[in-house]
Amino acid sequence: MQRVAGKRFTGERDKQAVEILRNAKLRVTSCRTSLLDLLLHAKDPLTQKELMEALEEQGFNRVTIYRALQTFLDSTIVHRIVTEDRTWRFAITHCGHRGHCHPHFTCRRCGRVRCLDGVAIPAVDLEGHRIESQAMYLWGLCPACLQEAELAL
Amino acid sequence: MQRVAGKRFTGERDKQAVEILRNAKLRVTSCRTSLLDLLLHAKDPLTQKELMEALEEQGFNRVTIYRALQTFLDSTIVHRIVTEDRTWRFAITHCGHRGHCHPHFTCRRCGRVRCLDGVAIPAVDLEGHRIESQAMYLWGLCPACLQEAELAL
DNA sequence: GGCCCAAGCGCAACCGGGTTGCATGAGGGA
DNA sequence: TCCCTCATGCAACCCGGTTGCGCTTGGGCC
Repeated sequence: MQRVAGKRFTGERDKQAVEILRNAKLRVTSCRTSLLDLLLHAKDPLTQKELMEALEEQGFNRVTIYRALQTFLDSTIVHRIVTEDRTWRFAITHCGHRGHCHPHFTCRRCGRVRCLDGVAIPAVDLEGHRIESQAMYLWGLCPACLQEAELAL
Repeated sequence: MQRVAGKRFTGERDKQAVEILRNAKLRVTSCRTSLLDLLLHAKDPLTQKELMEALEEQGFNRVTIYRALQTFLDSTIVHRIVTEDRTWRFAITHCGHRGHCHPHFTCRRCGRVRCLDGVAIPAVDLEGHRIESQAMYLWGLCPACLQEAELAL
């Protein structure tokens, strides 16, 4: 379709994005592939705002993006975390397990949020309760910011 | 002042609320004491909505409540947690330590959120990062709902 | 390759809670 | 009791999430 030069492609869509959509039995549309591309190539979870801005620039409507994200959540293609700033952040779900299977780290200096895929959340046992899932959030300095902070001394 | 019978008291204000305000060097006003009363007598963290509704019923303005909560946060009289529903919940800070020193439990059946004051958050050590604070959220069934769920079987 | 229809999209408008500016009123030290 | 500062209340704004509806399009079927 390629509405505007350099904006919407169909030819060079990321194979991986298309495959994810096919596996989830979802229609392959340009908005969805662009959204998945963004998420697949992001190192860290992206805020709804960041996604909106990037895709609106490409000519997509914010309602469409919003609905695509809802769809992805329903299919557990992505997971969503809420941080202290009350904004949602989205990331591709890598583990088969749905949702909160790993801690999330927020750097107070650069503000980036990182999925700590390799780290297990220590189990807590709570008298009388049935614990079904756990989430853990960490704050501090990421390696890059820590190094810069030390250099500044 | 006692504007309307049964609404705003000055005479019978909770001593504890007044003491908290005095200690924080904040002015003692009817809105603030009512708000603190509510929080002091709540077993669990209350949502901003719950607080607003209770206090608007008493004739206070939502902006005032909003600003009082901001003030309390600044003075660390209360702490605030964000749950998956992206709503804030407020609770009196009991530990001297500011903020997230204990896990929070959300019951998926009754929806209540509970501060687990007595439970420590297991420390996570993260290669290359400096961890400054941690938070943990648990979901499942609280003792009451667990019992009811078992009875229903 | 073309047809058709359910699903996806875009627009416009709504909604509700957080936030701000400003004029008025109240707390509390002098 | 007075007065200054801070708290309050009102109105309005802002912004992101959400919905309804008519148009468009992906993709299965012929």
